[in-house]
Amino acid sequence: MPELPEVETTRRGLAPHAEGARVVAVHVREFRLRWPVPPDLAPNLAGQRILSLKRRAKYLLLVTGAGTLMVHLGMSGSLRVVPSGTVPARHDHVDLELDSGVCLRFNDPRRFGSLHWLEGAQCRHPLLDHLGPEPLSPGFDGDYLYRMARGRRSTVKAFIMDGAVVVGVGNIYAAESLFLAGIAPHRQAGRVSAARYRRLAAEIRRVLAAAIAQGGTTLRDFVGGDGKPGYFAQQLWVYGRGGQPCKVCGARLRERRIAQRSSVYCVACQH
DNA sequence: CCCGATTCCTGTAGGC
DNA sequence: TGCCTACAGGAATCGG
Repeated sequence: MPELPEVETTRRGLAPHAEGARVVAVHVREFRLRWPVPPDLAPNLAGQRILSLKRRAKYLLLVTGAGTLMVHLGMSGSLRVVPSGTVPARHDHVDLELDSGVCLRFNDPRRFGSLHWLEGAQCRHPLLDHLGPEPLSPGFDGDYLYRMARGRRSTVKAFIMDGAVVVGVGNIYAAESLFLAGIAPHRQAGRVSAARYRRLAAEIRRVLAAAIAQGGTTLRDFVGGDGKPGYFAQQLWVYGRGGQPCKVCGARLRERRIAQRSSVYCVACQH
């Protein structure tokens, strides 16, 4: 499922095809996504040149002279390059035909993804207004996490998955970074020390960077902009490994639900 | 403000 | 083999 590394992988794969190209046609076959596709998306976007392809949190931003197309991949979405004229398959909901002879194709079986049109030069949208810092930016560190956690009684796992605290950390990378930092996911956020938050911030950055370097994590269906899967899944320490032995100490990994999400951790390595 | 529960959706896996 | 159910999850929204 696309978290920050998968969205960044998609951005990097698409950028060489998208940046500088002109959108010659927009085909919307399914308007019912997480939010309805804007009815005037096609007339707004058609004819525009893509100036840059950016990312904020898990959103892709296709910046044009007239406005910006904002895309969220939800949990099963992908945006990839296919040759123009490729026959659409099931769940291929939106196509952007480019003048370079390729098509940017949005596919999303579960339709948790969304497309938004941001009018004009401003890259602002209500969904972007209350997002926390990028985890790979200088503004994100252990001291920041420690300050934000003051008085928080929810679990540290829910805390780092909260987009108002830090963006891009979903269930996979939350589980992995908490394991690497030696912190039990169910611990109260307000009861984690500053020193341990410094370790956690470092592990979040490290695991995200490593996953990006591997092209993201493909569990079932994630593919990047070039249609290829990511290879980070083979490096997962705990996610999806409930009941199996810890790769560090051999203890049986425990699985339980925390913040409505399945959470795997090592009772021996995480406290 | 903070937090937990609910909600959207479909493919897949497990049970019988 | 086939049907049924449970489960997966990003994140907005709502109720307490």
